[in-house]
Amino acid sequence: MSDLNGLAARLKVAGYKLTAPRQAVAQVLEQEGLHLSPNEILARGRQIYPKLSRATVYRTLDLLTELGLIRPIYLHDASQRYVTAQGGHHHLVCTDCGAAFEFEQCDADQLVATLSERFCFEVHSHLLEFYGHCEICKPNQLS
Amino acid sequence: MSDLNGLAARLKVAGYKLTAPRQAVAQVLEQEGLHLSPNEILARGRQIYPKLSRATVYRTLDLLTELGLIRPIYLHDASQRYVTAQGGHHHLVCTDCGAAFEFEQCDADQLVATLSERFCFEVHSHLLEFYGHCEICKPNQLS
DNA sequence: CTCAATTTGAGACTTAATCTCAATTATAGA
DNA sequence: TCTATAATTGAGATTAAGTCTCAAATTGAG
Ligand SMILES: [Zn+2]
Ligand SMILES: [Zn+2]
Ligand SMILES: [Zn+2]
Ligand SMILES: [Zn+2]
Repeated sequence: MSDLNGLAARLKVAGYKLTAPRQAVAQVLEQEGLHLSPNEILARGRQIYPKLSRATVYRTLDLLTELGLIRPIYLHDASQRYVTAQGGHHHLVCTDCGAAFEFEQCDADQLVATLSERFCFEVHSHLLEFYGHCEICKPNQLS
Repeated sequence: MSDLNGLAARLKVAGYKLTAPRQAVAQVLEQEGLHLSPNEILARGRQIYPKLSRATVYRTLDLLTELGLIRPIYLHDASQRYVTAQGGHHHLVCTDCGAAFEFEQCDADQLVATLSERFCFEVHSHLLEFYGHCEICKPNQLS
């Protein structure tokens, strides 16, 4: 409840009011963490705070994204999805069937340092996606 | 017109019919190449082939994506955008104001080799995005 | 040419995301 | 504890992206 590293607490520290709807969204993100769409966050959030509205979900996601605490990813379907922003997130995405595989290995530290300096940019996290064809779809291709 | 490396030619090689609408879409992508949304492609394509329909734009983009010739990217706004798929595409994206900076440097070859083997995956291209705050937005942050 | 199979356009439709504004709520300060 | 004020919210309207349908048009093999 009083986890100072929690998303809700971080919102408060950043000067935003600590409201029940925001706490519900934060709790959902912390519990499930992975690849959540705004719709899923809304549904789960309403189990915690039934009056939660779609607009508030989007507003809270925007706030958390601006603070660098969560981050949108894209998995080849219609809606954005969010993950907690800790370091990197990495996928192999099949551009044919849409299958996505996660992997961990990625050494971006060097590049982060270089870019931060060159662009005066403060990097919170990154997304690395490789596009191509998976084992199943590979044989179906003509090219 | 008869560029065998052209997108339209590649469609034909892959066994699809070479139609005027597809040629229009291909031509737009080849001329402008960078960060085009389906809407923009539709508008420009209609300057070449006025009857071009939205559905055909999406259908052609899907075909070209499946063949690995173009690739969707995401720049923190509502719509997907497409780029020609040559190797990698790299951005620094400010999660506050949405500004995006391109950079070239990226050494993914090693990782591509490892992943291809491990997942039996055929990699065509990749997207590397770093999220954080740009020079202008950095001072505005409290956290 | 002819003709079967593919492809297309128009517009209906679905769904994601944004916007509006009156009502509610959090919090600083008395 | 009690206001007062500004921030935040929910409901639903609205906009916009993307998909689907099907009759008509087009391609390209034969
Ligand atoms: Zn696949
Ligand atoms: Zn993932
Ligand atoms: Zn910025
Ligand atoms: Zn770019």
